[in-house]
Amino acid sequence: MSKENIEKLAKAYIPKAYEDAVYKKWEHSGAFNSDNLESRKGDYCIVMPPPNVTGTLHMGHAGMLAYEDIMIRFHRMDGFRTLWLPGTDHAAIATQTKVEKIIKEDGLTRHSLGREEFLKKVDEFAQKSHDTIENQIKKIGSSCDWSREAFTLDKTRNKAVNSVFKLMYEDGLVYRGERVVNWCPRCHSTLADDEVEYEEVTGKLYWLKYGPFVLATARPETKLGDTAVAVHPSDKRYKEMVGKDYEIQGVLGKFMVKVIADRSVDMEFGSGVVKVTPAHSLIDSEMATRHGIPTKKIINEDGKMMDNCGKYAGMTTLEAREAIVEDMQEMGLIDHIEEDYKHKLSLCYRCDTVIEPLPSLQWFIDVNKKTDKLLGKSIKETCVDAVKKGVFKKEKINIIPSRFEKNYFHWMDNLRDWCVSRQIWYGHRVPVWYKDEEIFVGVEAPKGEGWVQDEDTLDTWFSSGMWTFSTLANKPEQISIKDGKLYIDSEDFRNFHPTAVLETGYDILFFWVARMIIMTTYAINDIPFKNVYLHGLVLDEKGKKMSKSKGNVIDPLDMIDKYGTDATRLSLIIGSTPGNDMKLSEEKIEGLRNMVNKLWNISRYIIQTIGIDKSEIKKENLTAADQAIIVKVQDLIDEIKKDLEGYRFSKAAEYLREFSRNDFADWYLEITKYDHSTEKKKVLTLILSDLLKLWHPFAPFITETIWSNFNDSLLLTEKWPSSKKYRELLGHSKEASLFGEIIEIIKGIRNVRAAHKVAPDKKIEVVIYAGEQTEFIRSQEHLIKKLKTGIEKLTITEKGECLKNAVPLTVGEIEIYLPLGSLIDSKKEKLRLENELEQAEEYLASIERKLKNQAFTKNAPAEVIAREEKKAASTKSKLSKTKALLQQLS
RNA sequence: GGGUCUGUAGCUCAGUUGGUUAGAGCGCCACGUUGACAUCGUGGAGGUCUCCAGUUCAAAUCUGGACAGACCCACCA
Repeated sequence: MSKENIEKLAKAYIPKAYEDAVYKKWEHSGAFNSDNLESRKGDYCIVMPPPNVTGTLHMGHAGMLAYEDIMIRFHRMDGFRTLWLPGTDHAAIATQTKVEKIIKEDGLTRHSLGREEFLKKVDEFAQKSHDTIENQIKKIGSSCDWSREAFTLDKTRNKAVNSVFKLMYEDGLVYRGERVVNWCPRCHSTLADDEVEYEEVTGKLYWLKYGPFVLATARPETKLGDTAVAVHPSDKRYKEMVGKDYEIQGVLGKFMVKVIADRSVDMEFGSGVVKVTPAHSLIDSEMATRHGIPTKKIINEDGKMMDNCGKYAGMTTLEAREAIVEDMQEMGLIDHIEEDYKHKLSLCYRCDTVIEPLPSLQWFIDVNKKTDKLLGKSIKETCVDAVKKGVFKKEKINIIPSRFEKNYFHWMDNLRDWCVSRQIWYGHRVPVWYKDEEIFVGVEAPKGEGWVQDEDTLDTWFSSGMWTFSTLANKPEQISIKDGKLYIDSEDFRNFHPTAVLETGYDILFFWVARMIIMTTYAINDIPFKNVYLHGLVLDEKGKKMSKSKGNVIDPLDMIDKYGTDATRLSLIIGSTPGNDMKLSEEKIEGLRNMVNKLWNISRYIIQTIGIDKSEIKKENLTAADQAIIVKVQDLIDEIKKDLEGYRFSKAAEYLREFSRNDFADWYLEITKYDHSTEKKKVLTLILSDLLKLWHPFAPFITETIWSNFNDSLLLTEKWPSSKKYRELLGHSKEASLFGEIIEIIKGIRNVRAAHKVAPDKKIEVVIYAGEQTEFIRSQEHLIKKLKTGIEKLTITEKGECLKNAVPLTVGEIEIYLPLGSLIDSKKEKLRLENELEQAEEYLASIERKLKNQAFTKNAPAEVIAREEKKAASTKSKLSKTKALLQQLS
């Protein structure tokens, strides 16, 4: 240990002084790269959920990275060849929208720029955003393999996307059709069903005079597109009218509608009659298909009334609504208007614009068609099986927490054909080319003249659905189609797929996790991952979502700057359970900074005050305290491993905190100041080393920094501690278990001193009757005297008389007296004893009631009964002692 | 309308398959310069585990119901 190193250990840990250098050291070591790791226990891979290249990372990302880094670091140390594959997501609509906003400031639009120029701008933006994100990921300490970084829109991923699209087309799973879709007039694009959000609003409900009917509608302007009227088949009121045609007076003249009977009509709502506008309502469109009703489109892609709407043409739907209602009122076509009608508006999840359902020619994935590729099953069925019982000879995908499996099944069961084409420019272009009546679907553009590629791009989830396997291809050439299947010819793919865990937020279970299962089972007949670990949302301290507009955002980089990465990471792990949201406050991070600093000082004490000694521990020289701490470490190692393997990260970190502060610092370290063990240097070196290893996945920076002070190696690649080593060193130790009583005795004495307000510098006398353990307790006399008990004279004998004017204490069978004499407040002491007596009596009574209960003694397991009997016995002896003491007092 | 989750100390949460006189962190109160640490230490107060009923020898834990809150899905024209 050089002097230089000692000087490095400042009084408090300053994260900023070390973090960046430590990360560089890790990177240069090559240990993030799986090529440099051995596969002693197997391969372990996590592909990082790619952050959107729209901006910067938030606390949610920081938490995600912390979880994944913990899993990766633990498995790396535990002997797995680990690969954590980083990447970013092009996030089609989100990114395009953002760039459109930016260029708008210069008075530009994407149309004024043209496709090519606009995409250049988006790429520039994406690149800049990507660099920021990469830096942030590093700041958080993520031990991912940057040499394999992927982007959802790069060449390799494009090859995968085009190939899978082609395969699906050939299998008839992808088709083009004119269907009513969710249309965002602002984004000018379709949206998938689950990209639509709902907001409750209070509007008006218009009751229209509609031929022979009166019916209610919230959207009178759609009357221009009505082609039918529907009633419920069992509605007696309208039975006679079903199947007949009626002439309806409209604002633009008369038109005919047919009356149809359909089960989807709610008899309770309104008058039980609903006007059918097949072009602008999903439900209506389905009804129209069932009954062969024609479709009349009246609203265009800008959300405006079309030319076939007479004088209303060119108005927005809202303007048209007002105008039409006014006209209808004049014509006497409105029965009445309900003012307080609560209903939900469909909004675009990206820009909150009201969705306009309209018919559009789009590409869809058929989720119900059975296909040979999936052994005669449909996408839907396969994806349900993958989580229910396993597919393709793989075990079922395990979702943590398991309750989300129910949500998954429910979503899958109700899944409709997935619209995958988007009318935006940024994204994977639909790999379809047209020439007159011909259509070509392929990985590359067809040869020959006159082919024009489809203008649309693919839903961003189409490409991110392939993320686990597309990222394991290192270059486009490794992806090919053979025998109607997708082949990935790479070492990484063979080694690491299916991946071990997908760690992500529960909020994208449907958006992403389900899509990955869809794409992977179809494309490569495999599951994408064996486990799914779902974390919750990071909320502010009041439980509200963090958002810029609310001003309640806690920025991870600010916190890292202020309190260090380790503290920030811990704040996101501790107190968080899978699938549940967590509240975060700056105070919490500050508290964990204190914990991290404690670890620093523990190490500082051992390294510079005690000194490092890596030589072998001689068992025969171990003191009772040494043995006790060794047993504790042994249990700690077992517990941490069990918790990490069981995804109980918070529990593991809490266990570590508890051990480090309480068992190790407050007790053992204090003990070493007075316990003259010849082995203490060695024991402390061993425990510190293993403690740093156990902490490392959670707090990588500080542990590596401390480690470098007494080791030449990198902690990052050290072997995970084994409890076996401790077990072999110690074997069964009676002294270790007895040592707990020494701690109890010391605590008891401190407690009495505090209760009787004995001044801290006042020395006292203590008498202990230790019975069978006299010899052992005597051997620990020095500790009892020194550890903040302020004892001047300590007498330890086997037994003796009840002392007068003394405060009594019991620890198991051991009796302790503190003859404090005049320091004792006898009134208070009497009260305390009476209280104790009462409690003990109640307690004993409850145990005896139990023991007398035959049903209990008959049914309860023997060990439970034995425990109760033991409790009864010790309470009895305590009772009699307390009674004796009380008598003495009075 | 269908579903999921949550309700334990002032606050944030643990409590694995039913058997602990119910735990931690923060906060609070009292005290403290004892070989690293005031970003610290010692001690303490504080809970009828939301309520009701049931199963059981035994319930914070299992079942049913009520109340309160969060979220997801569907969607009514």
